[in-house]
Amino acid sequence: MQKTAVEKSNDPIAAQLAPVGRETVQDRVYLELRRALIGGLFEPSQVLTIRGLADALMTSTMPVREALGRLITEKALEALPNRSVRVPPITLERMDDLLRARILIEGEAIALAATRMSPRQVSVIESMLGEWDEMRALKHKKDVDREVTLNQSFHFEIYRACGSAVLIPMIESLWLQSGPCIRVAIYAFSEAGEVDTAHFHRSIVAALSVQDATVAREALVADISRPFNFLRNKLQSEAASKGTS
Amino acid sequence: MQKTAVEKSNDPIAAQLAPVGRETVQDRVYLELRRALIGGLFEPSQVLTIRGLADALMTSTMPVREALGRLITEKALEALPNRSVRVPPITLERMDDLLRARILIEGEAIALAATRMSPRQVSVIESMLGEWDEMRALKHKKDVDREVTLNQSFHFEIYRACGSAVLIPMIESLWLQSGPCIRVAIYAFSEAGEVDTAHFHRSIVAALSVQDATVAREALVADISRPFNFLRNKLQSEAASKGTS
DNA sequence: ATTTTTGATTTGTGATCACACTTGTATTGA
DNA sequence: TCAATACAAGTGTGATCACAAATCAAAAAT
Repeated sequence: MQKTAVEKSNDPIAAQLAPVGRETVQDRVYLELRRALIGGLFEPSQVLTIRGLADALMTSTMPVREALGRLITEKALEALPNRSVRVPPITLERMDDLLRARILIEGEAIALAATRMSPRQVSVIESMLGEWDEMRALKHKKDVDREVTLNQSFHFEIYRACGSAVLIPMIESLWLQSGPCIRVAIYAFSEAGEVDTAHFHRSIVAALSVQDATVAREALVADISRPFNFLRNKLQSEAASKGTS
Repeated sequence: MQKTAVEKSNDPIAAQLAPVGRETVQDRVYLELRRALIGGLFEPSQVLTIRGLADALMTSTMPVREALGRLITEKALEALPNRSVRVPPITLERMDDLLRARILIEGEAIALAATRMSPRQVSVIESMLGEWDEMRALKHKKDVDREVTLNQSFHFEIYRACGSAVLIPMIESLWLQSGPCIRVAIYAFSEAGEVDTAHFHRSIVAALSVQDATVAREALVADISRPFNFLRNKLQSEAASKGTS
């Protein structure tokens, strides 16, 4: 990035790309890894090396190690006693643990949001439903990435309306932790002829538009429980078939 | 730390102090800062510099910057646009936000713990009450540090029994964030002739010993709300008197 | 006297190096 | 043939340096 002092003057293009936004390399790496984690691009139990990521992200090891450290403290990654770091493996206990925490905290967030959202804000959320239908219309190629991204935008647009600077980062941390599980579940959905996700989102919007916190919470719980329950069944049946073989 | 290769052989003392525990300097710095934050040793709005902390902790800047990055992601510290980092200032909104989150999550944790704790575990908690009384007996010098530490041990001994690897780190993060507020409140308590904290803890233990999750949750809420309410009143009266002057 | 400008100091960020430790493989021994 | 040892490649950690940006102080101009 910063090799010589000369670059400063002879690199107007880079200056144009980042004219005022003081984005550090460390933050870029952190956000990149975060996105990959939430999207489930890394598979559970996969080990990550500092130098490997540094090469892949075209920087030195320095920003990567700081980003990894931050992700470890949010439990998005796991530090092994060997000092190597991996994405945490999926276990049934951990899944239930994560789901319970998400129901608790995201449920509270949407209940708060339901009482605080203006009709203007609700309409913004509602318009995102249309995007979802669009995507489902041309579903020949199952665009899992876009599905994950859209789902994330939908939920966090709501959570942001709860107005809690404490709850939102916690929810982000929970999504970070459950990202790998979710991706596995969504793949399984696609194979198993998936239920209409938009239906659940419509129920949420309906509850929000009449400011019904209780119903909104219930609808949200149903929505976020779905992939977990699906994955739990899948893992249990796999374990059962393995036990009999 | 690691100057020459010779140190390895000619430093048996250090080897004895850390015979097998592979403690890195980074972790030491992180835990040190964490302890200071929860204990409220830094005052709100105080800015921290990497080199300053590195000198104080007798290491290079490297472990400090990583520790600071980790604390920033848990919202225990705040990154200013200047790239300097400070402990977040206290505002009424933030206090209410923190208290609500703590009631939600710690309440859930103790409710879980109430149903899962063995009588053995309850007796361990109960014995900590005795320590508390001891300390209060010889209270000529108000040992705020010990008070904070003891309170922390009491609560986390309970939370650990909830058995959730997801909730506990979140609670730690919340304590980290509310640490500075609490310290201010405890000082105020000492000045204002403090209420008996042990009384609240006894109520909690009583509820736990009969495995009553609801009562335990209520008792806990009363306990953790106290310093927040006290501090809120203090800040509001200060603001009022400033408005009239 | 107030404002502006300039220069020096401080501070965060990224890169690189040195070292300890782990891991995996090949070589040597029985 | 198999086990144990030794060697080599790889990896995380800490220290140090270079640089840019911010901060602060003093000097200059209005």
